[in-house]
Amino acid sequence: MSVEKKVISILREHGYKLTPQRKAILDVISRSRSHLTPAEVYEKVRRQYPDIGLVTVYRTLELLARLGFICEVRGNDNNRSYLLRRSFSHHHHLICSGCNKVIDFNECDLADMERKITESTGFSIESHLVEFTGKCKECLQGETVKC
Amino acid sequence: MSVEKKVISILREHGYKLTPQRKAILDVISRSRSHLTPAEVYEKVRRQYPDIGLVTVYRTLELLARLGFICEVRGNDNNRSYLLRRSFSHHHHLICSGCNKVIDFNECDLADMERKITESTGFSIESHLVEFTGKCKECLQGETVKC
DNA sequence: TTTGTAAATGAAAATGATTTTCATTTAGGT
DNA sequence: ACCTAAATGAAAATCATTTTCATTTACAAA
Repeated sequence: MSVEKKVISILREHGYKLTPQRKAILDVISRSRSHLTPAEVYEKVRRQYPDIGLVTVYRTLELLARLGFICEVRGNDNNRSYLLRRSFSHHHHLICSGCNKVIDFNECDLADMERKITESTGFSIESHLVEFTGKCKECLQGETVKC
Repeated sequence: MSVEKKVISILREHGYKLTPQRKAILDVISRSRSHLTPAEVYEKVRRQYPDIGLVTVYRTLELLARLGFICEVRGNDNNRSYLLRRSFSHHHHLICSGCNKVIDFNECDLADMERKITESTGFSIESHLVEFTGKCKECLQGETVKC
């Protein structure tokens, strides 16, 4: 079943309505391979649905994130962006300090760390976030050039 | 040398002036064991320096963070907070989803992960951030009670 | 197919944290 | 004591996000 179909059926399941606006937003997100800010989603969606409101974009992104279909990333300068969770897999981010590109990666073995933390603090850990910041290949070459 | 003295000498070194406002802000932060938002710092500083402006608090926090004396944390709901970096040590955060308390921890062995990522993506990694979210001991008991 | 209704939408206004501007003050070297 | 760049505070500007509310719409039930 395509991601799109799955979202549609889950929306229904939870009693949410399937509106053309939601379809359009979903379409934009699932076509994109990169993280998109609400403003970027808005701009792209308007090409196919010019009368949509920015508010609806915010509300829909919030809904899709809540249902687990997209993944929210909070960047450094108070900006958030969203990415389709392909395969619902657990992933983390690699952020380029040169061009702000965000790359996902899956390697993450924190079981040991989690165990130690639980032992020493009594925390029951629900989730974790790992972010590496550095310079991507492109930015490493031509350091002064924007990529 | 006390943290306070060190900050003062480094401020001077970089050509920044030592103002009573900066002293007061520094004093508040170094007395606190927990992360403080700019608004919280402002409120506390006003007790000892009632005429200080919120703008000055923002500017000073930005400066202290830039010089590496305090550590900035971006929380979930668009809020940032700052903590004195005792001993300038590398540390990460443990965030309670019940009461939003933030605890620091030092365990972190990511060398292996970093190596793998560099190999597969060509990224030159500059820093990393690890955050665990979960429920603290207090919130685990009396789940419904705010702690 | 029509109808009823809760959910969804969009416009505008509100919010709220952060930043900018700018005239005034001040720290600290001379 | 004086000078000057740096720092300050008040007010206004920004800007992303949220709230409000009147209107519209999806869709389940008749």
